[in-house]
Amino acid sequence: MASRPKATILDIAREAGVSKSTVSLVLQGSGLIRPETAVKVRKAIEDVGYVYNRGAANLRKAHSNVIGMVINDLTNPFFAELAVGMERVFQSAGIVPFIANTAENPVRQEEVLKSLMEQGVAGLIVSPARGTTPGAFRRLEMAGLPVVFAMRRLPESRIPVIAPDNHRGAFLATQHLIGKGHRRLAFFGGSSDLVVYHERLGGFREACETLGIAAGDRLIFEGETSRKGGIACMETALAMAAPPTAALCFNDAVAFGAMLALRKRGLEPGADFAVVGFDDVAEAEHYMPALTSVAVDSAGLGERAAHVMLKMIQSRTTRAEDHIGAVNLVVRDSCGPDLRTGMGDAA
Amino acid sequence: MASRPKATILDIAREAGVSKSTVSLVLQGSGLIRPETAVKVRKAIEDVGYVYNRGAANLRKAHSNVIGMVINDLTNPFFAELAVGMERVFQSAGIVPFIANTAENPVRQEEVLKSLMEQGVAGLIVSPARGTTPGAFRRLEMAGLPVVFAMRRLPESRIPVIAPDNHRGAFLATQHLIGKGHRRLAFFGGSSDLVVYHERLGGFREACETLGIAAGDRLIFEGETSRKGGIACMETALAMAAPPTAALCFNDAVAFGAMLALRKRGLEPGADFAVVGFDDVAEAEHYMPALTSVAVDSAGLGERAAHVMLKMIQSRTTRAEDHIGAVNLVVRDSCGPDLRTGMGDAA
DNA sequence: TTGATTTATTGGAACGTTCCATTTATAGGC
DNA sequence: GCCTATAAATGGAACGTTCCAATAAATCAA
Repeated sequence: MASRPKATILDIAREAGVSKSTVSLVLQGSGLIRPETAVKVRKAIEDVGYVYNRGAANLRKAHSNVIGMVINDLTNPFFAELAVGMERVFQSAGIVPFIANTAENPVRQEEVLKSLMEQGVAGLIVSPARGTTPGAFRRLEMAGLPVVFAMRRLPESRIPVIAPDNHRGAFLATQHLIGKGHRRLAFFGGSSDLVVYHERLGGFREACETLGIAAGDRLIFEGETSRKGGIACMETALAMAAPPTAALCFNDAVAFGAMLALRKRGLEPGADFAVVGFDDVAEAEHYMPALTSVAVDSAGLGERAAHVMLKMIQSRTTRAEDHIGAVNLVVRDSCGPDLRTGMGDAA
Repeated sequence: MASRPKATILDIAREAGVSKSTVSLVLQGSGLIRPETAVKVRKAIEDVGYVYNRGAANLRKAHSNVIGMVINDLTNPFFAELAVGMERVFQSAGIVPFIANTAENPVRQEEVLKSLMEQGVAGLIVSPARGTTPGAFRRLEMAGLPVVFAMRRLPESRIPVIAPDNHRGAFLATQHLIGKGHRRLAFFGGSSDLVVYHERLGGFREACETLGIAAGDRLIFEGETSRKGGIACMETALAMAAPPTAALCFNDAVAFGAMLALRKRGLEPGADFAVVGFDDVAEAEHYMPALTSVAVDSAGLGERAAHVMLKMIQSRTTRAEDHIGAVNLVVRDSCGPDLRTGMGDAA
């Protein structure tokens, strides 16, 4: 059954007793058509169960209305939020964004990018997978396709970037920790193949230097950017002879993991060890204890990225300015009371 | 700059000194081509920076290799997991799935479906938005497009469904609660425009009836399927003259909300009030207290849905059997100790 | 009435592929 | 050497649109 030969505008034309050109005009909502004719045509469209063939249309128009979003990890609510923000603005522009997940896999990313291009997308918003090679986007640039990076960037690339102010966020968080009286600080999670990592770590370092934390009292623990990674970091940190008393975590997932590891050791996050996260995912607010974290407004960044993309398409350019989004530290309970006036020195 | 006229297979043909047909054959990996010729052509492809135009190809082939996934809420990790499961199997079949989010909005869903169809997808996997009208998928059926529903279903529809055994899951959870000694039970969250809601509520009811809970001791609280909804449900429940002592929640988000509301009231989830969730998202395990929940293996269901879709496409049919996935109750700490032997009757 | 102007409609070429039917080249059998 | 069989490459028609240039119909000024 089913699968009868699909109806085309010629079928509609025959049904309505007009020419295919007229049908095409109606489809595009042209004002040149007499209203009664348009009505007649629209009825025929309905009757034959027509579905528009955008592929055929693009063959002539060379101007598709689909935009691809390539996301490195859809299961991370942080990136899902980003996608939702983008969708919001595309929707009101009558554009349907197609999302594809790369699962943090550069090979998969290559496939996805290729497929999207073949589909004839008008532009691409990408949060590149970790370990993406610098040349991965050369083909896109060659094709003159508008591309913007969101949240993440590549080491050296002329592609515009929409991202939060990672450096400042980390600086603020570290400053907060030091203000609480901590003198031996750790940075948990992330790895150096991510530009974001260097940015956040840079903010951490600068705050330490500026505020007089000795180099030997700044402990860096690389690790997975997940709960699991956070657990691992905390465990190795606590096993040290002179463990840190506070940690800035690469992201909230790591922070949750770190707090979990504390509990497992019988320590109370906040009181016995201060933890700060990054990203401020929805969960941070509801955790026990509520997580102090650097809020980055990912939906807002998504919207911004979408706007930039729209503008690039409209002005047929492949360049645009970077946009660094504001961040702010949301103080909750995971850093406990002030160490100097509070329950006295731990460690 | 950029945007020079895009290279076509004719440009490649000229560059390589062969005919367009030969290039086409090479592109399709035909064995009819002399290896040396193929090499020559492939070099030309590289040189001119060619990108395949799948739209043009589909015009003849009428057999695209893209599959659309329409998800009602991408920010819910539960659905994101589903998407990831599907992707896994499509990837190994050389198919790139495009994900689109409807944000639980039927109008948006209509647009998305339309756009995907116009794009010429080979099939659609859909988790329908709440409030979807029964006729929303008529057009797809008319077009003979393979469609499968995942996780959710529509009241009356012949479209195959891949979903967890909601009834049984709810039954098991309720049984667990009753086994713990609870005699006054609530069902929190969800609303009756969702088929899932009726399924889960049905399991709850059946368990209550079978195990001798009086009709007056089964309290139903409709509400949003979010943390917020859970908070609201718990608050109205606790305000009752004779409040329940345990609740089965529509999903984990509702359960988290319910526990939050308990804490706000100074009550301890588990000890003072038993809470069970549904879906068993990753977070459930790490929550304080760890949430007892009905695990549904969403990634597994995603894989199953993808397999069914692949089979439908291959056999050019629009029908397939439903598939009800196994569920199992994961007991953790949110139902506390046994009421009969434990801390005595609350409430 | 005639010609000019505006309003609606239309045919046909083009877009970049695929695929069938041919053609051309290469090899094999006698 | 010729005929046949096989291998490799090719031209042309189609696919479903858009859009330009052209036509047809209706309106208007004189």
